[in-house]
Amino acid sequence: MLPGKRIIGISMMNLAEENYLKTIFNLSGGGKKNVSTSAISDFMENKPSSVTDMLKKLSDKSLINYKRYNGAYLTPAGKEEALKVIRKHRLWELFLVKYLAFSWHEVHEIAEQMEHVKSGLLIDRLDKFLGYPATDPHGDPIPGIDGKYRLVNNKTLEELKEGESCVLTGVKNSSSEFLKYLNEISISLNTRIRVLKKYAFDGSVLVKIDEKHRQSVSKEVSKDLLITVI
Amino acid sequence: MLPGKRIIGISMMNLAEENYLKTIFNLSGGGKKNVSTSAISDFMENKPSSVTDMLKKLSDKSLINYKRYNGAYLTPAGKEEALKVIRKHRLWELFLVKYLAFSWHEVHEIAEQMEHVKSGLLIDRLDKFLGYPATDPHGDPIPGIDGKYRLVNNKTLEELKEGESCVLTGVKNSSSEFLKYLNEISISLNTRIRVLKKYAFDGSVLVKIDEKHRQSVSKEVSKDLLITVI
DNA sequence: TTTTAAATTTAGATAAGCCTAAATTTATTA
DNA sequence: TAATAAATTTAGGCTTATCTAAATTTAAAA
Repeated sequence: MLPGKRIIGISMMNLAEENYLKTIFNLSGGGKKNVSTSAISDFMENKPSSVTDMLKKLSDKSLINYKRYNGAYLTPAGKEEALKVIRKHRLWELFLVKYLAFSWHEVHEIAEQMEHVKSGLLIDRLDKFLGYPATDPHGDPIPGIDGKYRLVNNKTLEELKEGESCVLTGVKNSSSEFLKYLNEISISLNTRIRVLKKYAFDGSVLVKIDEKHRQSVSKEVSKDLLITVI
Repeated sequence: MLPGKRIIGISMMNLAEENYLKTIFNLSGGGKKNVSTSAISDFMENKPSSVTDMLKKLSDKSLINYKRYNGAYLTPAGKEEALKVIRKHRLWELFLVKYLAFSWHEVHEIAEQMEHVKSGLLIDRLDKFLGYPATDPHGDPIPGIDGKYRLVNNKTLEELKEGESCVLTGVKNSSSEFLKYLNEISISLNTRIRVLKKYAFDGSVLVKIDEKHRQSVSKEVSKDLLITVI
């Protein structure tokens, strides 16, 4: 009944740090580019001055390279940390969809909390339990123990020519609103999509979904749909 | 790829509060008795002055009844909160043992973190996924959505007479050390135990485990083994 | 019952992560 | 290039949950 170890609560001392690293990773497209203070501030919905404080802290810890007035990018150590958090986030998202009957637009907020649970063993066991999956419910690649992606999506629906067919393998935009829109037009992961017609005047595409429904999608939407040509 | 909602990190604003409520619940044996400042301080391994601060805060929120120099006990609202946290803790512990191959002595620390993830839907789905279990891996009862236990263990091995048999249904002490000791002497949940002899001079008990091994257990240990007579 | 010891509370300080307002640097435009 | 605008940083504060040290209250012992 009474647990012996007095492990009360999460250390959580670097919850904020983890969120900054993850944000920098995402905004820099995988740790490559420089990310500005205001980009981080906009994304995290906090003040630029708060961002500056944290950038200094992360820089002191050698997790980012930071030059005043010039943004930051991840060091190898910072990238490793970020990938660990992303790995946890995506594995938990998949667990929620696969075993707890959540829909792909509902899992982000919960995974955002679960990703901070500290236990390497836990996440490796979860990975095994899920069958070492390559992608999360949004088609985003899941980093392995080694931090390497098992699969990469790069082609979008926008790049397809008339007559070509593909399968949806991911989305670039995982917002709840966007995912719900896709639900409404019957598009989900592994859905087959055939390009019937492309309209030059607005870049929109007329597609056939699973050989059943016709649907027009805007250029903006087509750019956010990651696909594999078949 | 980029999640739309800017839900970065756990609110966690009442992580500390949750831990105090849980501690008060446990130390008061389910919210009944008064708990002293020093008892909380000892258990949480922090200073009495810190406890006093928090007791005032919880009292202001009507989660506990607190009288200066006189300890505290949970209000109905506080008890409800505590039970929610305990429910989450125990369900996650069971998940870890049942699906991720953890042993009963390894799950406390991880569940200590998972219990703070906020989502009523999540925990209810987990409950369903686990088959609405009555007890956790230590035999502790799991509160339902309504906060009511599905089962209560109250008899201990110490109360058994010579010749009687029982099944282990819980442990009063969930410390990693104690659980590892039980592993060593081949006692786990649902293990059958028969009392061969009781020694008056030290209160120790000679038992037969699963009709296979003989083992002597001290009075202290026998008091921490919750059982059902068969 | 008085004295001493133990428990508890108060007062004031600290660190993390955020904030506002002002100052500084960089970028843009005239 | 100089003036203006935008981005960024600095300086100083706030809140939460902790701490130490001192003061107070309760409990125990003489």
